[in-house]
Amino acid sequence: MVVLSNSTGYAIRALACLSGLGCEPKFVRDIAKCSGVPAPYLAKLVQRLAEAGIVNSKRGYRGGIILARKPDEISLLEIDEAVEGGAHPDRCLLGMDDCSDARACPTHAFWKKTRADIRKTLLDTTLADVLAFETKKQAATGSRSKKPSTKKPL
Amino acid sequence: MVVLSNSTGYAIRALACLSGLGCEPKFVRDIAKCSGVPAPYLAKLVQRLAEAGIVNSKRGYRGGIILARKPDEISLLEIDEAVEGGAHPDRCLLGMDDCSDARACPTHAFWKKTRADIRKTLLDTTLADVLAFETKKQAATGSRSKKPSTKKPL
DNA sequence: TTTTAACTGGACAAGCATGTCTTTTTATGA
DNA sequence: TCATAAAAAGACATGCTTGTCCAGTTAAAA
Repeated sequence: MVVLSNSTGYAIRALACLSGLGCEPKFVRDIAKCSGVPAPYLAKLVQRLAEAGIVNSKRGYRGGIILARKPDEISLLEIDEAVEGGAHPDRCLLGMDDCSDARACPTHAFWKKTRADIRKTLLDTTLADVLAFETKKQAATGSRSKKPSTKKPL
Repeated sequence: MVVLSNSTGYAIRALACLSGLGCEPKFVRDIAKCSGVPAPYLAKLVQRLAEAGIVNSKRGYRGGIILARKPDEISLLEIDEAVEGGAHPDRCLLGMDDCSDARACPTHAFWKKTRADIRKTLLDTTLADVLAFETKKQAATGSRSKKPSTKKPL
C-alpha cells in the first residue's frame, strides 16, 4: 500500500523546511537536519528538484538551495513527478497487464476513479498546505492555499 | 503508486488458474505454467496461502494444491493479507509519522477515506470475479459474485 | 518395502530503492 | 589570483523484495 515513495516523502518534508522563511539560500546539511532526511541522500533529491525547476541551487561560497517559486505554487504532484522522474504509469490494481477499458478486471473502474482522485488531491495540495501542518503544532484554524480544496474536515 | 505487491498479484492470478475447475489437486508447476508465475517462487507463495487456509496442499505421490473454499468465498483482501503476512498498516499518504486524526496532514481525511474504499473493494471482490475476467476473453456480461459490489460500469 | 512424485524448508543470488563517501566543479570574498 | 565554501557527480554500500536451487520429508502405488 505504497502510493508515494519514501524518497518523495523526504522531498516533501525537506521542501517544507525550505519554504519556512527567508530569501537566503539554505544549505543541504541544514535542510537535512531540519527535516531528518540523511544529508547525502537529500543532496541527490535536491538535484532532481533543481532539474525540475522546483528549487534553484547555487554552488560555491555563499551557495545553497532556495525555492524557485512560492510554496502555494508547488503541488505535491509536481514534487512526486520530479523525484520519480515522470508520471506514474497507470498500473492495474491487481497487476494484470492485459487489463484495460476494453477488457476490465474486476477492480478496473474503481481503481481508475481512485487513481484520478489521488492525482487530483496531490495536484490541489501544495507546499503551503504542508507548511501549515508543520507550523501549527496543535490547534489553529490554519491558512490554506488559494487553490480549490478537497481537504475539508469531511 | 503500488497498492498490491507483485507477489500478491502473482497469488491472485495463480489462484484464478487453480479455481478453474475440478476437485483434483493441481501441481505447483502446472499452476506456474498456467499463471506465468516462476514455479519455485510460486511454491513459496503457496505455502503462505496454505498457512492462511486459502488452499490445501498435499504432499507425496498424487499430491498437489487445491482451493480450501469456493472461489466466491475467497476475497482478494484475504489473499493479500495471507501473502503480506498481515493487514497493511495505516500509513500517512505523505509519510509523516506524526500524522493522525488529532494532527491531520493536508491529505489525511482524503487518504483515510480512500484507504477504506480500497479495502472494501478488495474485500468485496472475490476469486470468482477474477475467474470471470480470466475466462471471458472479450465480450460477455459476466457473472459476478454474490457479494454487494462496488464494481459497476461507473 | 521400495520407488516415485510431490510439497517443504533453508540457503543463496539478483535487482532495485535507499543510503554513504569522495572527488570535482563552481562561485565568492579577500 | 588564491583560499574557502558550497553543490555536483559518480562510485560504492546496504537492505528488502523477488527469484532460484537443492536436499529433506511425506505419501501413494506397485
